Amino acid sequence: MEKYYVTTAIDYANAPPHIGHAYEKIAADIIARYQRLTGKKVFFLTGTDEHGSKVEKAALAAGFESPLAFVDETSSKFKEAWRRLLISNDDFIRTTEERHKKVVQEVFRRMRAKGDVYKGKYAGLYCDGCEDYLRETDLVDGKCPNHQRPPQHSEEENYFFRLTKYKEPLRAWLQEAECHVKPDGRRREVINQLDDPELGDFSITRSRKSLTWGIPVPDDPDHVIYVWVDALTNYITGVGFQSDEEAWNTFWPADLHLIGKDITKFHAIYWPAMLMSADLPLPKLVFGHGFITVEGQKMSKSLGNVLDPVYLAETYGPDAIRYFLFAANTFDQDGDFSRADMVATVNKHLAMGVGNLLNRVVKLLDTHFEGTVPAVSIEQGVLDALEKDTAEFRTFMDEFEFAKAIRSIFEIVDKGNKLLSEREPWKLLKEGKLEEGGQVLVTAMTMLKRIAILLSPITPRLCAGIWDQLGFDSNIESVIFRSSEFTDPILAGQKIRNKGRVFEKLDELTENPAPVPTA
RNA sequence: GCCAGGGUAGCUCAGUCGGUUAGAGCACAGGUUUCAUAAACCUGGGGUCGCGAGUUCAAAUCUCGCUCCUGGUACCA
Repeated sequence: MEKYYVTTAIDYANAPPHIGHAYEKIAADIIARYQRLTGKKVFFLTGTDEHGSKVEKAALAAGFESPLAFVDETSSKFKEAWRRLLISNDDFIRTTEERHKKVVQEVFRRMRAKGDVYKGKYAGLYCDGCEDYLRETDLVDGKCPNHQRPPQHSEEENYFFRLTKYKEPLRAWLQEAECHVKPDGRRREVINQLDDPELGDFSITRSRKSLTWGIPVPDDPDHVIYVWVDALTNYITGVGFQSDEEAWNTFWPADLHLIGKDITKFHAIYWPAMLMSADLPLPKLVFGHGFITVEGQKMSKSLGNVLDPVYLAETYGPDAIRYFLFAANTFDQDGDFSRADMVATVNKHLAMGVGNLLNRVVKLLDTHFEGTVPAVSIEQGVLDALEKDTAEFRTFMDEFEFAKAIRSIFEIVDKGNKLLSEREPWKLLKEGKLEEGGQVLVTAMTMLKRIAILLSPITPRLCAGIWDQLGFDSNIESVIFRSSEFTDPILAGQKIRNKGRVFEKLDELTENPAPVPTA
């Protein structure tokens, strides 16, 4: 059986989740569900990044007795949000877990044994108030914006990773015919960055005095492993590197690292270089997606427009959020989340499009056939069109073009509604033309069956509802493209279950969603 | 500054190797219909394709200049 391993970025646990985090997890979930549909053995990993001085400071500021107690709470908020949004991850990794610590240290050892780690001096601008190094661009009038005083020039001894040694192999990897970084613009950008002679070795540790909340360097506890070696290795910890040989051999290398466009460089340069150094296979694809704005504006605490995914899921239901985010936005570009647009789109597509179609068919079957599917044949032309739309859907899904894939499904929905309008089965049935009227209804049911399957990665709850009303007893999530369940016609005698509206229209809500409390 | 990408209907965008009256969805207007969630179906209006010049029988599509926007630009989750 073919496998598929998809990861998301692990989220930094210094604050609760917002809609931006959710966007990426839903995308990964849609991909995971779709890949399961294609019959692959899927492993889907997400989690939280829990080390670093920012977490430590946030914990103290929030009055926690320890950073660990703080991240316990924060990570549980992420887990809860993903549960509400029907995210089907197979594991949830936390970088503070023991299993991860071992892997990070092992990767460090391997890179060191390879001669790729050396001690050097890290020089930077250190702010005593922040207890951290600042960047030139962080400064306002030469001062730390948080503490209103100039940072000190400071140096410390760090371990460095010999990135420069891997520039050529990285270039070769990035230019392989099988593209490893998408979208293509990002790949070109990364190649440019690699060509920049100023891209040099980078430090992978901090001294214990400037960073305490982290994983110690093996055999040198005065040094703590700094962000990238700690965070990126989650992808191999999560599939059992050094702990579960079977999972590891099955799933690594990753088929897809799904990340925000801002961290493309770290995934397309640092991470593959680290893997080369550790003698591990490289991921097949890194995909940097766009960001989501809220009502046309960048999300920020000061604007008060940071949306809580749990609140949204409770208010509008998970399907509506999932559907709108990916039907209305282009995944590789920035997109927007607006409640008014979501309500309009979801009502039009899910309630009046799919839901109403189901309702029309189910009602007529109930009235004229006592809810039992009559024995009729389906026109070959309709079935051919169904296959054509399905093929189109798959092509777009394979390229992560979700909005276009969804449009392919709605080709079928529109055809279904047109079929009813043109053939007017209610008239045929009143005139006693049961054969002809029944044929129209079963044709529409066949379309609905396909719609439910194809749409299920995007709106799982709605599609389970359609599946149920069509009278299937199986779990829709067990359907795969190759199975007979996928292609079989709906059998005569199947009893439908008319349970009323499968997707209730949403109301326009005018009050502002509760912003995420600041940890 | 440098590098990359982009400016096409009110909005979001398609437009393959340059070739007939520049397309889709949403929104808007009119009509048909009643099985259905006052839903559905049909028809229609609307664009000097950022600005200027050039190449060509022919340019949204190629070249140059200008202008505006976005992203990247040595360790930032």
